[in-house]
Order: sequence, then structure tokens, then C-alpha cells
Amino acid sequence: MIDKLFSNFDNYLPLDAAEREDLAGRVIERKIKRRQFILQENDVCRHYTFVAEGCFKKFQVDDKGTEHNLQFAAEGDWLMEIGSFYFEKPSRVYIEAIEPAVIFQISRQNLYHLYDNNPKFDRNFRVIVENRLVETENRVLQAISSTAEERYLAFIKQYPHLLSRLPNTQIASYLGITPEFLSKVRKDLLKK
Amino acid sequence: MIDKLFSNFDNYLPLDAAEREDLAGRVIERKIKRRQFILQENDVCRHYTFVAEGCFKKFQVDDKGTEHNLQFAAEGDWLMEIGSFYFEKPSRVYIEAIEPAVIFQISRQNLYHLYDNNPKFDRNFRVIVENRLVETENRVLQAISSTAEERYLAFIKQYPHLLSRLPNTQIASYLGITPEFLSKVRKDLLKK
DNA sequence: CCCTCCCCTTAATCTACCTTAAGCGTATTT
DNA sequence: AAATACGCTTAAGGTAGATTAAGGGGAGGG
Repeated sequence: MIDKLFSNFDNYLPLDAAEREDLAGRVIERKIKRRQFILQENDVCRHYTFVAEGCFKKFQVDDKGTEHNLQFAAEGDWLMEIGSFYFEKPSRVYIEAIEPAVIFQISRQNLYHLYDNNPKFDRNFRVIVENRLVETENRVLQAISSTAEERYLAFIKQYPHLLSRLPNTQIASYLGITPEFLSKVRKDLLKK
Repeated sequence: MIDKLFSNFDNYLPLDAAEREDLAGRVIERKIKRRQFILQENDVCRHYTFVAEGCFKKFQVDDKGTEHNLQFAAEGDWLMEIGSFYFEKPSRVYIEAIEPAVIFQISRQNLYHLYDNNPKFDRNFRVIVENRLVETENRVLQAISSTAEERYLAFIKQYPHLLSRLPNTQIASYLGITPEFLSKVRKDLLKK
């Protein structure tokens, strides 16, 4: 299972045998049940999480109790609350498993160890964060400039593998609309 | 003027004399006029930009020709199109000066040189990107969960120094609403 | 295997926000 | 100093999307 973690780095700067060993000694493998939380509001986010199997949602809850999905993460994705992780501040988000999952987690201490001892890790984790930033800026743009229908079509295009695995209520929350309205959007699209 | 660049790093890991010298030799100082572009759509973003004086907007233009502001950057802020910069892809955004400005720019090559030769730069630029990510995720959350009035109030709170310097049309574009509706929001707030 | 809790959908009413159009004041340019 | 462009506002009418309420189907957990 840890091979999935290793091969994730092949997308960036691949790891050699020694680096894989170093990494393997610094991550913890965990099995997570459906609906289990790996981060709750007000807790400090103490790990970078790599998803080897399963699917998570990262979301915030407003004063009315409504959830707002900020990110989905499935196999091969990284997941963290970056502000909480680096500054050890209480998290404002929850991270919850949507499916049974297997993850690898690395602590801040161990991550810094990797950064300090090998520039390749440094570069790799930089690119991981940069990719998240690109994705997130795209979302801001879509949110301020596109209709719900356009955003739904963009979601389908960008995350086809998630479409069949997520209930529409979760997708609606991600798109920033109500499940009822997503239902209407989907119906209107079928007519076309 | 370059002292503003140096002292920006005091927010993270401060630079010593040798590091300042190294950095100074690798940045270019430029004076930018009002309405001048430092990045246009389809050009590759070749620099990280530090704003020492003045103010910029980073925006995207949709098919109807409408501008959508993704970021404002004033004194002490960093500015780049990260996807274009690292992957040398054509930019989808414009960066334009709203006021006459003085900036320092560093090329990818020189930035990598700093990364490779001193972990402190590495760490500093990582934090700069991480902070952008935190800010951008906040914006996504606001966009999908708050009303225009709430977003306007949050903007005032987060960027009070920008409020008096930006025309309301630009703020409206940042908030994802029309100038006419922002005008109404402001009127309604005054009544309260 | 049953029960309960999700999840999806439809439809009516309501509201936040957009569009268009027009008028006015103040910078910027010539 | 005139000309022009730009920014702010108001208001009427229109649309995207929220809210509320209700019913039916399917899956997970006991």
C-alpha cells in the first residue's frame, strides 16, 4: 500500500531507494472508517495526509450549522489544513471520510526533518502546495464569475472519477448551491 | 527602497547581510506607471514580483470581456501567476498597476539558485505561497457561503488600507458582484 | 430482514443579485 | 479650459438560486 505513496512522487521528483526508506520510517499508516473524522474544528492539524485509498471531504460549518465543502481528496491526493498545520493554530475545518480509507500521515516534525535533510522533499512538497494553490485560485475565479450550471459542468470535467462516488448533496455543497437547485440544474442539462 | 524587500523577510526568517547581498544581486528594480501591465494573458509569467510601493490588481477576463479580480497587491505583498511561473505555461491572468509602483522582480532561474544555495530562502518562499493558499481558501469559503454584504464587510475588515485607494468598481469585481449592486449594499449598510 | 436514515426529486413561493438605462460629479487627457 | 472618460448612484424590471414542504426509493446498520 505504501507503494502508492512512493509512486505519488513520480509525478514530481521520483524518490530513490534510500529516500523511500527514509520516508517510510516517518509516516504512519492508518485505516479509517466511513464517517470517521481525521480532523475536527478547534483541534490542531498535526499531519499532512496522503490518501492511498478511499475518499475524504474537507469542510467548514457556518453558524447555521450548514456544511461547506472546500475540498475532496481521493487516491493520490494530499490533504491538510495548512494554516493550522504550520502555525499550530486551531483548525476551522473538519476532515471526514466519505468512504472507508487507508491513509499515510506525516507529522510536522518529521516533515521538517525531510525538508532539512533532502532538498528533493522540499521541492516535492512545495509543488504539492503550489498545485493546491492553482486549483484553489481556479475555484475562486469560477465562484465569482460562473453560474451554477457552468460550475457543475466544470466539476464533472475536472473530477470525473469522483462523480459516481459522491452523493449530489456533497457536490452541491462544494459548488456552493443547495441540493434542490443542483437537482434542477441536472434536469435542465438532460433536456439539452 | 530595497530595504522594504529585505524587511519583508523579517515576517518570516530574517536575512543576514550576506543573504541580503545575494538577494539584491538577483532581483531587478522596476518603476511601473499607472495602468501599465506587468503580465498579460498568454504571456509566460517569468518573475515573482514584490511590491515595494503602489498597488496592483491581478484579474482574468471572461468571454464577455468582463474583468474578474483575483487579488490586489500593495506594499509588502508578493504577486505571481504560480501555474504559469513554474510550468512556463501561458498565463490566463493580467497583472496591472492601479497606482504608480516600484517593484522588485526575481526570475525563476534566480529563485531556484536561492532555493538551492540556502534553505532559508526555500523556507521563506514556501511560507509566502502557503499564506496565499490560506487566503485563497478563505475566499473560496466566503464565495460559497456568504452573501455579498457579508463579503463586503469581510473585505473592509481584512483590507482597510486598500479601501480608500480602490475604486468601488474594482472592489465589486473582487467580490464577484456588479458595481450597481455594491452601491446598493453600501447604501443599505449606511441605513443601519 | 426490517427499520431508519439518507438521498433525490418536484413544485411553489421568495429574495439576492443582475441588467439596462439614465444622470451627475470629478478626474484625466488634449 | 474644454473635452472626455471614468466612477458612483438610483430605479425598474428580470433571472438565478434559496427556502419550505412533501413524497418516494435505496442503502447501512441492528
